[in-house]
Amino acid sequence: MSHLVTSFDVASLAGVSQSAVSRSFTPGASISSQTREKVMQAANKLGYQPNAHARSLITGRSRIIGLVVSYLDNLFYPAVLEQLSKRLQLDGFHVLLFVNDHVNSDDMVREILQYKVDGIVLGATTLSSRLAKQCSDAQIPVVLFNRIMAKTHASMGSVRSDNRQGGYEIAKHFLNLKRKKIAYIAGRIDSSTNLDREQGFITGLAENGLQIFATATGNYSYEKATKATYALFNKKRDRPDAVFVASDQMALAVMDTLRHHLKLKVPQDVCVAGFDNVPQASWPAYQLTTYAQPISAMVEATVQLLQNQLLGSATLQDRNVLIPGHLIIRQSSDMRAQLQLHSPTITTCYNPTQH
Amino acid sequence: MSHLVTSFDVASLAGVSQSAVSRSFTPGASISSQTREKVMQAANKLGYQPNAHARSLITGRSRIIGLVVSYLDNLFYPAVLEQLSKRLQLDGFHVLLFVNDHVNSDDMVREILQYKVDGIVLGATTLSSRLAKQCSDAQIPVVLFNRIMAKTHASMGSVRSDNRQGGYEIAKHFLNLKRKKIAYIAGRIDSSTNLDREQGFITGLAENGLQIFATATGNYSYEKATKATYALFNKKRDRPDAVFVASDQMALAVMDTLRHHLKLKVPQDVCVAGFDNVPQASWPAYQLTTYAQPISAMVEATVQLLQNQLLGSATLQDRNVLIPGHLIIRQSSDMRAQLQLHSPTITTCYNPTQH
DNA sequence: TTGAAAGCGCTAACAG
DNA sequence: CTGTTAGCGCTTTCAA
Repeated sequence: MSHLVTSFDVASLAGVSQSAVSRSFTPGASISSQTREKVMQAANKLGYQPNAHARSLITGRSRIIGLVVSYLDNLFYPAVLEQLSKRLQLDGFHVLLFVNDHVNSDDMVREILQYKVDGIVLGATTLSSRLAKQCSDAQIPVVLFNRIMAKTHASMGSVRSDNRQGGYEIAKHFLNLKRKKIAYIAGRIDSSTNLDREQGFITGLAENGLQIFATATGNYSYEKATKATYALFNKKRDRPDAVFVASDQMALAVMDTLRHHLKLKVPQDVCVAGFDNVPQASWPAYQLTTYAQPISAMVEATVQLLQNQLLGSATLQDRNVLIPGHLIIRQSSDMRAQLQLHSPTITTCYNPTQH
Repeated sequence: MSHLVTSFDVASLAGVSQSAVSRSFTPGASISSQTREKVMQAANKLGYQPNAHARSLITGRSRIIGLVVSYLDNLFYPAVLEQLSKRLQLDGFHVLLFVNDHVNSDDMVREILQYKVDGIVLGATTLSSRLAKQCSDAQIPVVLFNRIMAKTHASMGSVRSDNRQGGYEIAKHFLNLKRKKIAYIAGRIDSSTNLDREQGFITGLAENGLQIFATATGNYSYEKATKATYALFNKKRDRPDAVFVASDQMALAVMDTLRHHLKLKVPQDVCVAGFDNVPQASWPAYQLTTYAQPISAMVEATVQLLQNQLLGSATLQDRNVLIPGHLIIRQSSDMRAQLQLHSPTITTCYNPTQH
């Protein structure tokens, strides 16, 4: 194993000091272009790249953001991951990934803390409040992505789409379609996203004197949603005529089960609506009505929040960001909706009379 | 901003030396349980966690693995990412994510090098040979995940499933079904996975005196695959009666287009087969015949390869691992196949068949 | 088993 | 603009 190339080596070869090398690699540092040129030539010759860890020791910044997720099969989160990582790279930050299996969570937090990350994004996971607090206590900015917590702590913010509004609009949409027996399939019942979506949905129905006709829990998983669908629809009487499913991932399972196992027609027998607007929702096999979460806006807000907190310039009001989404009506609820070619995150063509 | 807690602080509070603190946090270091106890108490009181960057400076190991991907919408890679990250965490490594947009690749490589990662996994990306070589030259173990390179360099290995065999078995499967006009929809035409799958497919057909009837390119994307399907099937005569699609992601697009836009029946009019066995392939809406890539075996091999190269104990023969996959026959090609409930990616046991 | 001391590779403060 | 110096937080000899 050959000696690792250091700034000392480069300095020697270039005939300058280590400081000159350091400055050459620091944008905006005061250094003459000739010196820099000499340094860069030597650096290239030796294949030198500054050591980010050594740098972080001095600067107190690692330029690493810890991202905690617990699963990536939900179709929505891979897109978030990709966009967040790309966006952070633009600012010279990088994502260190932590997959939370909910069993070694304590170890995981310990490891995050060891890497002295400049910030933490908690997405698609339910890290306990205790652990989230631990991170927050360590002076690290924490952003809850698409979830909120009962007790928010110092240096903790949240970004989410307007889940209540989404549930509300879908309720109104079903009512426009004259549906009366309207069911709800929940995600993780204790998650804030689920609660908000359900609350908005209930509110929308209540404004027209309706209540949720039946409920089941799908836990944000395809398999569980399949079972939930059986529970709600595998009978002749008192079958719902519309169902709002708390995520697209589950809604696809619902459509599959209704059509292929229970031989029901969507939307004629049952209207289905989901939440997220994952790419699959617009595929011809599904054409799923859904409330779109604007990923890039959410990512942007996340990055802003992290950077504000790094600079300590976030007021308390700014700490909880709510991004508006929008309803996309497709054929899983309304036959009149145009069959669309696959067009990710484009707004609806067909816009019915809203409530 | 409060002072960052260091081993010095802990040492002071515990009334021991910094070395003692260090040893307390080093498994297997020679330290008495009483001293350790004192240290741990002080550490807990102060919320101390050792600084991984400072440690890496001494040990020369960052315990970070760089993972380079260019997109995560291909359904197969999120699963890889999740499993790889989980597996590495088991050994105390972590994944630093780099999303390659193919425009700032040079900067990206520079950044990878700055983090002094202990290894690099190149998955779902086509980092140029030049850049891959640059990483390899920096003495960093590189594993090509699901791709190979014309010229392999020192400290570079590869892991892939048996793409040729997969193509071969799908050809044989179509021939069993008495199909004669057999088409191929390619992924990225310059990718090694695509070439291998195509080669195996051609070989299988050739053994029965057949050639590929028609070809189009889908570039591993849903949209391009849709267009490719039109190109091959949007006509009355000389329409293929079977099509092998180089990835499931594209195959789902093909099925959607055949059924919903071209009004053709799958499998009666056209048999479809894909590659990967993503979760969606087993969903009732598709029931896609496919060649399963055993993700966990591939991940395990990747980790082994990285660690072997870290220890410098890899012989040249071990450097290129080929993992066998297996054909899964579903209703997109054969009506007689049983309708399956969704069964997520089952993997074969790890069997390091080398060549 | 323990502590003192040296130094990993780098940047920042200070002179010049 | 440039070099010298100190030290970031840690591990690792080396003595004791």
